[in-house]
Amino acid sequence: MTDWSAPPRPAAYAEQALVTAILDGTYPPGSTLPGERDLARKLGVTRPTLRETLQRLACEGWLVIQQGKATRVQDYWRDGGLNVLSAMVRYSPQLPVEFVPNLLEVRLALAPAYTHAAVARSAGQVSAYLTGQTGLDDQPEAFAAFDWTLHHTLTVASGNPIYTLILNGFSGFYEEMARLYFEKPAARAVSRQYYASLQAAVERRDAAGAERITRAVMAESIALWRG
Amino acid sequence: MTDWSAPPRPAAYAEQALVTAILDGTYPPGSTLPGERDLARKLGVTRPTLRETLQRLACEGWLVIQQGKATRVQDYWRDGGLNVLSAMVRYSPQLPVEFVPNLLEVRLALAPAYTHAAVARSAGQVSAYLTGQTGLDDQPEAFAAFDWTLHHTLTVASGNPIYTLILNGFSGFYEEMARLYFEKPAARAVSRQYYASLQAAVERRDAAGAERITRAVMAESIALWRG
DNA sequence: TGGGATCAACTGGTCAGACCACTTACCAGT
DNA sequence: ACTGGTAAGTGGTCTGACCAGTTGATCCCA
Repeated sequence: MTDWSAPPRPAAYAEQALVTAILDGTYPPGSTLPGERDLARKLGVTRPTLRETLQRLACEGWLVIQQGKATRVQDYWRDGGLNVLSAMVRYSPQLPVEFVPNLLEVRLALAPAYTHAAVARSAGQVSAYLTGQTGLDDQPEAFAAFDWTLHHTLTVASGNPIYTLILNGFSGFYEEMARLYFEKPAARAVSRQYYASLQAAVERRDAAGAERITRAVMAESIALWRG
Repeated sequence: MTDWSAPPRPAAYAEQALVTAILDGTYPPGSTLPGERDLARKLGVTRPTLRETLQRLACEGWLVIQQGKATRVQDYWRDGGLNVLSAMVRYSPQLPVEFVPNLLEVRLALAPAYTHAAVARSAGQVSAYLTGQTGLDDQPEAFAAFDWTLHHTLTVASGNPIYTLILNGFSGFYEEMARLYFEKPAARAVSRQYYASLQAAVERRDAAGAERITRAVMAESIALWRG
């Protein structure tokens, strides 16, 4: 349950309250929000503050704001942007059980592609990062951080910034999810071996091999999470 | 093509001016923006208006705002979100030549996956949409619109909302790019045949086949664009 | 002299209430 | 029945004041 008692900064509170209200059905998708003046009074913040929050939520895909018309709640699953995920993780007490598998499925589709490109184009950069795996602690946190940065490095090295921009949409909760995943020693073992064989492939400048290895491990991680 | 003659709304102007200034190196990534009071005066808008704009830009990944510290321009290619793409298309006079190929490459990685899932999970939904292809005009605009909605339908039908959220990050300029692409009659011919064979695969409930067909066509589209 | 507390001057964050601009629907005149 | 104006509701912008973190220079004391 969210902490309603301690009103943090007004803007943060307003955002939390609005997203929560949208998620719990108080303002379901398709419905329209009260006018800004009413809403501000109801939330206990002033209109300028409320508006800053509304602007943010609109740009994340929760709302559609249009002068003259009432602000409408959007069907975020259908029309929202990637940011709704972060907000949902922040404010939703219970995530859909399929959340992580869905995330892993998308990663399975993307990671092999950008890994291939990264090795083909900037093997040195990738190799340099992978060298750091030797000092990797056998802790969930360490693995989560290493894994996140690895993927970030790979997308940057791929030369296709769109991969990076997509990945950044997961920043904030990727590590959190990864920490849960890496609590299983088996998961850490699998990844440690993955990092090693990936590095080997990188040293050989074997982009196709790196892609194959990555695809296999991404697929295995789904099974590991489910198991 | 933006309408420069009509004085834009202050907020819209401020956004355009700021993004442009960031893109053209006036405020390069890593640098810090002037204080809000100065900046507002410089842009000819008031502070509340400026702040709404800053909040939007921050949530898109252009800026990092922190109380007490000066607002910093972020390395948007490295740390930005998918929204930077839309903003870039809106405000950048000249897109990187690799922009469309990069987009197509990401599509090549994703489309086969969500097409497979869509056919496996909601073939009826996909089939219903594909039926509309019979009345498809041989016009770039018609193909662009049909193609966008097809992919949107597929991601929704896949049952994995993350695909949809990613795709929505491309909304706005996907159709614009597609219109250019579909100006070549050859591209329209390829896609028309793709739609037909995809529908056939869907009717057979052949998810693997649909995935294979999709992958082939996505790859071909990259060659077609380059050629 | 060194180190720690304090203060001042930044920065962004919030408040208050007024007025502008767009959209809509209602209503009077044709 | 249609057309045009009008009023009420919405979001958009302005004003200027004050609150709250951050930082670094300053000053006092050991």
